[in-house]
Amino acid sequence: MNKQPQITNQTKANLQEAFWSLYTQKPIEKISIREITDLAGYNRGTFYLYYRDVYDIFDAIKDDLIDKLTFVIQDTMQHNETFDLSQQMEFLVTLFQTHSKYAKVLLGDHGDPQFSSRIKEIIWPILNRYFVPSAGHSEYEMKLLAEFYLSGTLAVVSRWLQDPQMPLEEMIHFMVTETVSRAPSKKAGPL
Amino acid sequence: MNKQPQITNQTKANLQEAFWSLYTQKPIEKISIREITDLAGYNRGTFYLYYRDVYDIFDAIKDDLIDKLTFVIQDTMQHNETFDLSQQMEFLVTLFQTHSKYAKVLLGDHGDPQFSSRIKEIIWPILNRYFVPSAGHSEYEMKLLAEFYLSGTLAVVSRWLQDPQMPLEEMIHFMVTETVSRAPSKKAGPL
DNA sequence: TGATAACTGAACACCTTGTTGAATATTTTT
DNA sequence: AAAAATATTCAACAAGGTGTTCAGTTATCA
Repeated sequence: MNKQPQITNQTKANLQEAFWSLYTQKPIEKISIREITDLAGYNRGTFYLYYRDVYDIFDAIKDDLIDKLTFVIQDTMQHNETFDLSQQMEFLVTLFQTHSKYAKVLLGDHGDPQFSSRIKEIIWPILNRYFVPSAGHSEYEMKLLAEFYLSGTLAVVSRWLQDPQMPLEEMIHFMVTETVSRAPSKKAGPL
Repeated sequence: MNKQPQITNQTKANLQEAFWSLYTQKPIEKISIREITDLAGYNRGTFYLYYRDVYDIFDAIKDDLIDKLTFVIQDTMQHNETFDLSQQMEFLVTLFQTHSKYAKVLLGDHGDPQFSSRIKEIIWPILNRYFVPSAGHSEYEMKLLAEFYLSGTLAVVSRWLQDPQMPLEEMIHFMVTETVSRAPSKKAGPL
């Protein structure tokens, strides 16, 4: 039915933009649709042409980010046959950096743990290639290990995004050598 | 003004109980005060005698947990002069276990990242005693390291709470030897 | 029994929600 | 330029939540 996708996409983008500007200021449950449409310069009814409710527009933003991340991961897993963890991390964090406007908030103190969970699931294959597969560890123990290193990594990246006091490469090098490379790994030393 | 603190405390507890039973079922923003008071068997007005709004009662529950945790930490830091990380962790996780009804949810996918942040702040002194203080690391790097190990640890504990497939002591031993003890530490080997 | 505290019940004005249907504006097609 | 399709507006709606008030009821305790 959408014969003018550019127009409706622009409208959606404007609404998302307005929503996000409010979301950075206050929790989602205090954001009304009237506020969003007023800020974006639309009629309240227009919102309902594209989204069900406030959570729908929030999900749209998150799904969009997840999609982009999934794409980058699949790409880096295919074309990068080496086990260079640092380089793969660099691709990832660069993407976060590109969308840091969203990532900063979603991964932060007022963010969404479910979003973090989804990110961890997506990133897991990369770390998993590096970890030793069930060598002496039960499946449950591997789950715990994964949880540890994924959460730790994501938390560091999140904090660095909030306050990047060192260059991207340096941060990644620091993290890999000081934390991840000390995990039970396929290779002994740092990568 | 409270001449019968037992009564009002019981009322507060009943309201909190009702709120929590709803909170485990749906997001906080869809919980109305009418629902809470109906479930607890009170008049809607009674709620406003004790809490400002739904977030106020939520905060009360969280603050209560934080207080208990803070107390345990201060206690374990004073009376336990040894650097036995495992034992201190055991005290902590036992407390989580006692209040697992709340901890499970608050630390989980539908939980509150701000609560996790507060927990990490409180736990930090314990890990900090074990970590090497700024030996070759800048203050910023120490922050990142802290973030990594705190988030990792909390995530593992959270996952174990959701699905405790091994005994408490075993989980802690596993985590300490496989993860935390590999961090830049004051002692070389596992504790 | 009488005083005090805890709780109820009803009403209030105000705001948000999601939905409608008809009107208008803007673009695309012919 | 006229016609057709699409995008957006506008006003109204019932339903329901919010936080507050105040007079009335019930329970507790001394």
